[in-house]
Order: sequence, then C-alpha cells, then structure tokens
Amino acid sequence: MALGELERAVMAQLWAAPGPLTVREVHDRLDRELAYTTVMTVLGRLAKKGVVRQERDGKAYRYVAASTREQLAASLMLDALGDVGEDRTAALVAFVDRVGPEEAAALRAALQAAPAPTGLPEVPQPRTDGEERGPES
Amino acid sequence: MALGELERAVMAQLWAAPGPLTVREVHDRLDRELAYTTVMTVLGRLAKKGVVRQERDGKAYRYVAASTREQLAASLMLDALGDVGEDRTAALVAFVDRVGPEEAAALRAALQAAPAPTGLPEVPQPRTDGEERGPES
DNA sequence: TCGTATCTACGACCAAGCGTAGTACGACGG
DNA sequence: CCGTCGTACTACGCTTGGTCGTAGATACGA
Repeated sequence: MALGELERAVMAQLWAAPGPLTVREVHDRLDRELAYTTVMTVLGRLAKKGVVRQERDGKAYRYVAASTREQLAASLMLDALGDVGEDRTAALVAFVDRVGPEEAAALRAALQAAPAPTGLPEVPQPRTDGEERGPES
Repeated sequence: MALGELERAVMAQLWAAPGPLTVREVHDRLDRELAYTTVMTVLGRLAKKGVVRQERDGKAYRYVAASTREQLAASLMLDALGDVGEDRTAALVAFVDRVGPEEAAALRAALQAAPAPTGLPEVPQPRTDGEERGPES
C-alpha cells in the first residue's frame, strides 16, 4: 500500500502542520500548480486508505495524518518484510547488513528498551535519560 | 519497485530451485494453469527490473534470481525506510517497536556482528556468517 | 433575493504496472 | 517440408495514481 508521489507530498504537509488542515490549506502549502480538486481527490484517497482522518469543521473537512511519519514508515517496512518470503529473521539480518552505522546505532538503542531477550522477565525500564527525538546530524 | 502476485510466485520458484531454470521449468513448477507465454512475459519483466538474470543456454534462456530472497526483502525495506521521511533513525525506533520478540532477537544478533559503534577502532571481526556481499541491481 | 465564493461529491481521462495470452518467426529433428 | 520448441512482439483488461471538470449545497454581501 505504498503512497504515490503527490500523496507523499501531501502527507509531508500534514505532518509538518501543527494541526488539522483544510483542503485549501494543503493546496496553498504545496508548491505546485494544482487544481484545488486535485488536492481534494488525493486527500479523499488517503482518507480511504486510512492514512489520514477527516474531521468535520462546519462546512469543511480538516485533514490530519492518522499516524506519524515514523509509524507509517515502520508499517511499510513491515509490509516489505512480510511480502517477500517467510524467513523474516534472515531478511532482518540482511537488512542490518545494509543500513549505515547511524541507523545501526538507532536500532541498538531501540532494542535496548523494549522486548526482553529470551526468558528474562520484563523489566519496566524507566527512561532515565533525556533521549529526545532530536534532529540527527 | 514492489513485485506483483505472479511475479512473487515466480521468484519463489527461482529461489527454491538449485540452479537456473528455463521458462518451461518455471511454468511446470508453478501450480497454476498459465499459458507458457505468460510465464515468459513475467520472467522478461523481472529481468528488465533486474531482479532476475537471464543466461543463454543454447537456444533457450535460463533464469536465475539476481539476489537472495533476504536481500530483496532488505532492499524493499530500505526503500520503504527512505520513501517516507528523512528521519530514518526515528522510523527505525518505531519499526523495532513493532516487530515481535523473535525478530528483535534476530536484529540483536545481526547488530552484534557488523558495524563498530561510535569511536571504537575497527576490529577486524572474523566473519562468522557466510553472507556474500553480492551487488544487487 | 441574487450573485459570488467555498466546499464536497462524483465522475472522467490518461499513463503505468501487472496478469494473461495470442501471433509471428527462427532453429531443429524427422 | 513439417511439426515442435523457444523467443520476440503485441495486445487487452484491471487497478492505481495524478489531474481535473462539473454539479449541488451553503453561506455571505449587495
């Protein structure tokens, strides 16, 4: 269920905005010469796919992304992982082999927090550090 | 560059086979009632995409997967990772949050082998795996 | 009330990709 | 010479994504 080019551009605007946007707002923010209805159609399709939600606001709709950019990316990756083949672990090994050191570090950090390795009880790790979702280099 | 349903089925046969297959062999192994030419077309398209290679064998061609199943899955995952958004590390965190414990274990194991964490000198780690660094498309 | 601006709903068109297959044509073995 | 096998080329229907146009509802100012 990958997104098209325009769809991604629209999502980028929704993600960049602090709150729900109307069709007009999205249309204005996109730096393309598009018909108003084009943006509306795209937003409608995204809504049908479930990646955006539409909330009524008087006459108009306001559109908001249903999940964060990162969650969507993760879902897409899961899709890719499941699509080709049954040996997920082997695919993950190949994947790790390809990501850069920075990504590897991110994976390491993420793995430290969540799932308990074999047999160990789940220790509710209090996040003592200030790991902010900061901009990386 | 995701594969379609039939394309995936064909790839499954190529991956399952010990060596290159002819169109006829692929056609026979597929448990579908397909025209010979259908399989040929699909193989041709896969070749054009670069996911299979065709090697001449007298009059006929033999087809072989250009990369392993796992490598393809990894590539697709990388695509998904890059497609949506620039903050790759955050996306990876979200990804790790979603995979099961088994996958997490695989990731952990894979991370142990590969890239040296920040600042550490490069230790020529003995390659315990048999992974070939095959260049894909 | 009339005209205008805004929205949404719905349909349409085109290009590309995939599944499916038919036809044309060259090479080979009787 | 003829049928068989294999490739090349073409085609058609379907789905998806990009792009709009038009129609209907509604609100607002003259």
